[in-house]
Amino acid sequence: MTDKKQGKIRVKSQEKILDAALDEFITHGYKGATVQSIADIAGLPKANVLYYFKNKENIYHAVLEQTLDMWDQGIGDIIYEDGPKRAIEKFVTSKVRMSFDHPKSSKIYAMEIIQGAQHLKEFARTYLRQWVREKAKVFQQWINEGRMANVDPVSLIFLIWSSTQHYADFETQILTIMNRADYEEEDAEHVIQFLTDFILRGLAIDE
Amino acid sequence: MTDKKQGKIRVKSQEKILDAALDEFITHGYKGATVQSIADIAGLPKANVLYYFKNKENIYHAVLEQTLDMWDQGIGDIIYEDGPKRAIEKFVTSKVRMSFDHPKSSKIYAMEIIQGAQHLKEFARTYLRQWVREKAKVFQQWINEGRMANVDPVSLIFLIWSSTQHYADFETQILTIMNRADYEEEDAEHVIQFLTDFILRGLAIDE
DNA sequence: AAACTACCTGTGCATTTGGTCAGGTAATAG
DNA sequence: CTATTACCTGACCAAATGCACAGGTAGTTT
Repeated sequence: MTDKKQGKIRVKSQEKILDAALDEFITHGYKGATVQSIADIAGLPKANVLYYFKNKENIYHAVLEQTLDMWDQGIGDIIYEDGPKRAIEKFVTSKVRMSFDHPKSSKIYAMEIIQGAQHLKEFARTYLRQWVREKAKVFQQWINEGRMANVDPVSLIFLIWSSTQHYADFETQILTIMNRADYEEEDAEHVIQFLTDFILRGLAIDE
Repeated sequence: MTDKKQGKIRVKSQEKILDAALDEFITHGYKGATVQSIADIAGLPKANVLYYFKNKENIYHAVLEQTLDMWDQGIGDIIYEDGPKRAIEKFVTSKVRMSFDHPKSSKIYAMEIIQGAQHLKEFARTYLRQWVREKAKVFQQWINEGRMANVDPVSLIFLIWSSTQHYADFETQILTIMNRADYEEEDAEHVIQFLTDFILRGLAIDE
């Protein structure tokens, strides 16, 4: 009861602000986003937004942090013990699900990278690079054991990333081409099916 | 000689402005870009920029148009007569080359789509949709003739788009991960090799 | 050389922006 | 009930922005 009642409003307001900011930053980029607009979307006075977050950059950092957390959390790992078939299935599935369930996260991330990754240089240099190296090693092991085709593991990782994230980042284009207003449940399943089949075949994995 | 000497300065200046604008729009988005900054990059006074292009939106439209022209021009077609193998090879090759040679074009295009395609809705609705339908039909024919695996042609097109454009849009991330400053000649060739091999295998095309 | 057109740009201005701040109210603790 | 803290916000401001415009210069045509 005494828990932390004090922070209740704080948490609620911050959530509203971050949600609003996510939309604003996606549609207008960092420089184009305005605190006033974020405040309007959140339904709060600008001064209140700046009461919780010292300045615009602060808001942006908070949004990015939230996004990276989600990335971290939602990404199925690639572990040796699973073997190539199961690992690919798990990874592709979780990436596609992420794209359909949280397209906004994928979008700001993509914008950040396209614009030069000013705010993510460090993340990419340390965390990401490490991650790719580790997973590439796992793929290489499977290749050495003759359990999958001999392809460049790093290129393979890029292919999986791009083909799965595409459904989040290019959502607008895909929907327009398919003449639809929104994704539906079955769409994600269809994409998962297509991509896993395709990639497994591309890697000559039957098992 | 009398050709059109009058327009010489005009053309030169406009080129400088559009080049500058491309950079500015990529790094700051439409709203975040400023005419002053474009002028600075182009090495011209702001008033001169606005002499050639009425206003900011005008500049942006010109940049987008230029980009779409390049897209149109640089994209190898997918034609039935080539057969699946040759067609995939040609298409993937030209898409990858575009990504490595003109990453900026791919980038503003990507930004536009991510931000909701406000300025490209019409293009996507008419031109793109048509293009995808036509090409999907060609793939379907090959499938019916048993010349490639029975996959959803539209998903296939998305996979090729995403996996090739990735090298342009996510250039920064890829370079950082590979701990490199720039792409080199051989990189494009390596990617072309990897993707064509992989996709042909994924489509069960040997021939 | 006169007339005409393309090219150029400093100055000005209304508007928008990020951010401060003083002066509050509500909630909680002692 | 009092003191302390968390929460809230209208009003303000300096800086930046998109853009109009007037008053030019350079080049071309006749």
